[in-house]
Amino acid sequence: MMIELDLQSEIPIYTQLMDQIIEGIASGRLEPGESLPSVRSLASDIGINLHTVNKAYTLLKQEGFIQIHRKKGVIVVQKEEMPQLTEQYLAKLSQQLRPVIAESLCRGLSQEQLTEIITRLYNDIQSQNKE
Amino acid sequence: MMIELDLQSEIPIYTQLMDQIIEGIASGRLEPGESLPSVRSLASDIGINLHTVNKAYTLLKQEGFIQIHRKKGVIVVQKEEMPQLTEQYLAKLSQQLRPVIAESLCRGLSQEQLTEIITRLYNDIQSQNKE
DNA sequence: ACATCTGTTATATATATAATATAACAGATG
DNA sequence: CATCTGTTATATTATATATATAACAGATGT
Repeated sequence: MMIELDLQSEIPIYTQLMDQIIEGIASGRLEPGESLPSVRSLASDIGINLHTVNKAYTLLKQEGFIQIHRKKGVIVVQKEEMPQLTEQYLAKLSQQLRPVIAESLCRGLSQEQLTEIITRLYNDIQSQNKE
Repeated sequence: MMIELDLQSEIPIYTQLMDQIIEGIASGRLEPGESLPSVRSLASDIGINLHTVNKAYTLLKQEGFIQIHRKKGVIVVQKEEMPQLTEQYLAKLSQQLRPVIAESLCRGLSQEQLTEIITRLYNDIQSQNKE
């Protein structure tokens, strides 16, 4: 999978990495059971340190999106093992969205406009092709 | 306005302050033209440093939500002066929402469920009473 | 067997951010 | 004229980010 980083962004590299892998899974570009590159090869490919990749992988493992086996290496979890819609997650989701929505409200974005943006993003992510 | 901070949160205090003031404006608890406490009194009230409040105020001023006059002090901008729906802001909004939506998609949240959550938050924020 | 690749762990360093502390300045207030 | 205001400067502490180098133990391929 193609990884694009902005090294000048205020968003940490390991966060950008996590975001892109999660979006890869969401879009289907990364399928359940699919292998991810080793920490060393991915770090080398995109020109960053091994530990930065390792941090992203470790957090993705903690959140349940990937598994790391001695034998199989780093793989995307199976569909049945994918993180679920827990109460805890829904609370986190609302907490993440709240300030974003508040600002858009201040700027006069209507509920319909906001819903349209969300819908467009949802479909954009879902309909991405491979590569 | 009541300010509630979580000093143990990984979200910086100045960010929590900004978020709460913006949500105050979005809800109408803070009206255009209304005064905000001085950096020293607010810092003293909530038990944090003056510079932390000052950082939040300075950033809110830069983004256009408040004004700081020698005479009037710190006030919420008038409705006509409120930050607008610029292309730049809409791009930032999509960038903020994208990874959040991607994760919810991985966890099996439907577009309808997501829209419902957004709508609930939008209305929650809008319908908050004073105090 | 042996070299190689794997995730993992440990240390160290440099840089940036966050938060606090203390001090001072200049404009405005009463 | 004392007091409060935002603002600026400087310093310190703690934490987060990213890198660098090294080592360990399990697994792989020849």
